Amino acid sequence: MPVPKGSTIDPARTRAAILQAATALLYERGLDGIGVAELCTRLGVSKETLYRHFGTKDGLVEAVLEARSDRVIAWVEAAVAAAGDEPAAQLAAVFDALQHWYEEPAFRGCALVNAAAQHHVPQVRAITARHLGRHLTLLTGIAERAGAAEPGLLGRQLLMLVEGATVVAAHRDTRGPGAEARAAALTLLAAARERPGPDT
Amino acid sequence: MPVPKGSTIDPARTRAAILQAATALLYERGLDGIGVAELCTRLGVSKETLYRHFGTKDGLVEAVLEARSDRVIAWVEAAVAAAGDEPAAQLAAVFDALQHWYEEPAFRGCALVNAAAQHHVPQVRAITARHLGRHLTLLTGIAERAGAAEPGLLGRQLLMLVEGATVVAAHRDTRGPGAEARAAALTLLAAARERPGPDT
DNA sequence: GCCGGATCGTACCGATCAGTTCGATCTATT
DNA sequence: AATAGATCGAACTGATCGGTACGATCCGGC
Repeated sequence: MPVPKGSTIDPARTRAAILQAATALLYERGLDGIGVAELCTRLGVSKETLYRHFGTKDGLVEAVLEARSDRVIAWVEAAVAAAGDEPAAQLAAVFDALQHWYEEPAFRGCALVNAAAQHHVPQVRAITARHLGRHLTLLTGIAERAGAAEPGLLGRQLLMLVEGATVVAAHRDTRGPGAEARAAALTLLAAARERPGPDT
Repeated sequence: MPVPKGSTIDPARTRAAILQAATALLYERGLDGIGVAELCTRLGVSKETLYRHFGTKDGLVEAVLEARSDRVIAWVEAAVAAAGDEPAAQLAAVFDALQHWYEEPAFRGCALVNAAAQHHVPQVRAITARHLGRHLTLLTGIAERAGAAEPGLLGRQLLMLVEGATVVAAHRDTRGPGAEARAAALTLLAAARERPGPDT
């Protein structure tokens, strides 16, 4: 967990190590649930180093959230890519991936949505909004390839299912939501296919 | 907004007035976004009074969230009751009510879900879980009356749509989610009706 | 008209927080 | 070996936080 100390002094590597370790701690404890001092001791890093790399605690938070958004989107894209060419299978793969996430012991809901609920700094809210936008693009792409009548609409509805399943998994039950949301998503997809768009 | 001062000294009334004013402020600023001192000045109440009624800040937070959950559930139940006997109309009414909520200027997402994302006190999380449970009971009731094949499953899927629409409305777009989630919900309801359960 | 409880306003306490500073130490480069 | 930059560890600052204490004030019941 702590930043490797004996290794080559490489600012970029130090920064990356801080980012990775801070991501887990801020997710587990909440953005305001852990102070910079404890954060540094748990990271094995001095305050001066942290502040030289990130300027302020908010700067660290923003960097953590940006990196997390990148990782999440790449992870979902990988799940889609591994599901073959069939759009329905790709959609199912998204929810199967979510279900695996829900069952991780450290699962605490969507870090981006949680952060926006805690922190009122507009930049944090902007990062969350952008994250949802990237997620929406991904889902809308599936809807388009599936020949949905209104892929934009279906994409937004699928996004609601994704976020709703995550909320329910975080606060009620971590076992069911993935599969149940997947079934709902496939139902919506099938219904949207039955009424093809004007140019299909 | 401030607690009426010239009126009869009535502890219960004072408590209720604090509760109502604190609900709005804690929702707007976040549970940790406003301190007890500012809270008291904005409420027009002394710290001693607040602490005599609620013991600790966490006590106030819990009371606020409990009261909010009660109000929200009663408000949704009223929307359902006003929609007549047809389950599909009742379901549509739920999302229409949500849409009105999303368009309120003060809308900031579900206060209960936000609170659970901020505060790590287990009691707060318990209140949120109970709130989602009450919401689920309500939606499952509609699913049962509609003759859904698996009303429990449909209820949970509808809950995901409700929470997902709220998240999307809070972070991306306050205009669309209500109607779009309603359309998705009605599609799911229709699909669940086409495959009636074994004893229907 | 007096008394008891509710309330107010303010001052105060200890803890914690984000952020700064500085001398000591470590490492890579030359 | 010497230099320069990265890092450490620890002390420090000023602000804010939740919570407490206390005298003054206000009100309803007797």
